[in-house]
Amino acid sequence: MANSDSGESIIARFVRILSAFDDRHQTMSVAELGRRTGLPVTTTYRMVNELLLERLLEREPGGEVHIGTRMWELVSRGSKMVGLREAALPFMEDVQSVVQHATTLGILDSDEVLYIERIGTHSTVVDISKIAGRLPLHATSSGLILLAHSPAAYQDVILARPLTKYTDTTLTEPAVLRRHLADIRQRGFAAMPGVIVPETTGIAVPVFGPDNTAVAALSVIVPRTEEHTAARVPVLMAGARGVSRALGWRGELKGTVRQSQ
Amino acid sequence: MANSDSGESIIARFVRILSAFDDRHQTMSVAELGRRTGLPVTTTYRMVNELLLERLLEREPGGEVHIGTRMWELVSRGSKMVGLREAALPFMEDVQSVVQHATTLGILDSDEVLYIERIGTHSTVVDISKIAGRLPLHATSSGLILLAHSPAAYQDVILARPLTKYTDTTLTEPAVLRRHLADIRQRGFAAMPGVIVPETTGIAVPVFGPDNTAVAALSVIVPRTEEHTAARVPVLMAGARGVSRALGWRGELKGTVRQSQ
DNA sequence: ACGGCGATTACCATTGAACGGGAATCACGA
DNA sequence: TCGTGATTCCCGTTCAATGGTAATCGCCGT
Repeated sequence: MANSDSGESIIARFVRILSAFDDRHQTMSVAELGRRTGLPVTTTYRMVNELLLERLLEREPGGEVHIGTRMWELVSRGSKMVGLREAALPFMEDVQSVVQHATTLGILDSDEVLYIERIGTHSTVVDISKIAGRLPLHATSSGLILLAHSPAAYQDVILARPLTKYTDTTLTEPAVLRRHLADIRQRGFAAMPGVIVPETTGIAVPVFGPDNTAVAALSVIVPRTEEHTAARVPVLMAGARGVSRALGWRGELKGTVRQSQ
Repeated sequence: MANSDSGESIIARFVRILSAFDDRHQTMSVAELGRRTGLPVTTTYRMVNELLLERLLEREPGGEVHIGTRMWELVSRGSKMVGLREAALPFMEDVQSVVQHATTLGILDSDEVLYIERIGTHSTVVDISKIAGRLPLHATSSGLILLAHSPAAYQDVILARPLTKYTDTTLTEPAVLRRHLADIRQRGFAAMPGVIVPETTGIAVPVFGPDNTAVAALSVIVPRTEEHTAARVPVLMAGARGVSRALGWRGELKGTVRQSQ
């Protein structure tokens, strides 16, 4: 695909470069970037310069580089994420104002939950969901909601894999999980106490798109000591219906998750 | 830079492809993408396939493509925008809840205002700011705030350019603008009635970063019939100070805009 | 001032990935 | 059935990309 010894395409290398940046390393020297990506020095510098030309990367006064404004702009303008986020945000705020704990919006991507948005306090509760962060399907309430509304064939694939047991309440038995999924699908919500972090409980409900598939999961993360699940589910559901309607949803029947890869 | 007849690098073509997607065209067939980018057919298909491999683009059931989740994820995770947005959002909500009109957060980028975030009703007021949208510096309250806190040399550059007169209240005279900028800088806010759309007034205040430079502008857009500028400025200022502090700002002195490019 | 070390830039011969025209194939509606 | 457009396949040409080596810059400690 490319001229490189390793047989990588430029695009692949570009992804490697982008991947080198995360919330912990949003800016770094080109040399460090080279080390993190494992690319040859010269190649790193050449590519960085090309990317700087297009403003996909930007150079700081000190010489360090970070992901460019242009990059964010192009992606935000053309991506469907922003639309989903914008549709959901007002309702998330409503939910958040009532529940008073972290509220998140997640989608199913590459067999994981990808969190699109999250609002609410950062510190009151131990919670590891962050924007653009990923968590496994079987160990989060959002993941279980998304899985529950997925085609059976897809569920089978996921359940057939080795499932990490994060805490002693994490479900890893395919048969048990399958029963849970049926439950979740029928009741319309997933409440999972401490499946990934012992101290917290996640409660999630599905958000539907126009084609009646579950496109996202709306969830709240509350301390396990004050779950009040029964009281909180209706709030979440109302919010999720609001989001669904904002997305053009009209129906009533339960649907299946739209797969993205 | 590349092997193409046009002498374009792959990166440049990649940008062309990304640019082909916007809020009006978030998904399209590969053929249409080829037409919009002006790239040769074969090249378009080859590149699209490469991008699909890396999940920078995604293919829909119908065969159309759109910007991939991976793309959004990589950028959101590594970009500083998200941090700024997250810091600002709670305060923007406070402002919005009081003002009850569109509230926006914009930064200075490439001699324009780039809107990072906006919340509030979509329909009550004619307003053209949208997330990842751009507007000129001299014709928006946010732009004037950012400009007012920029180095004099930069102001000169901008004011020396031909400035479009959108409405009859749009200021285009360098001398007049310069006086306004001084005013704005001193008072700490910019209130511009109908400079770009006759029916609305924008009110903006600066957000400062740790180094005491103005990193963003917080603004509200209200119908011109109910400005209440005097009453609204304090709310905005309180919000902006909150954001500034969340960003690590401590100082009190007025600073200058941090340039990006 | 000097010396050492890492970051950055400059140079350059090699080569295979990228290129794109053209034709075949597929998809779908008339 | 035909026609139009989207998509894939094929393939010879070529120069952009590659990455090693070496020079240069910049900073810190002595």
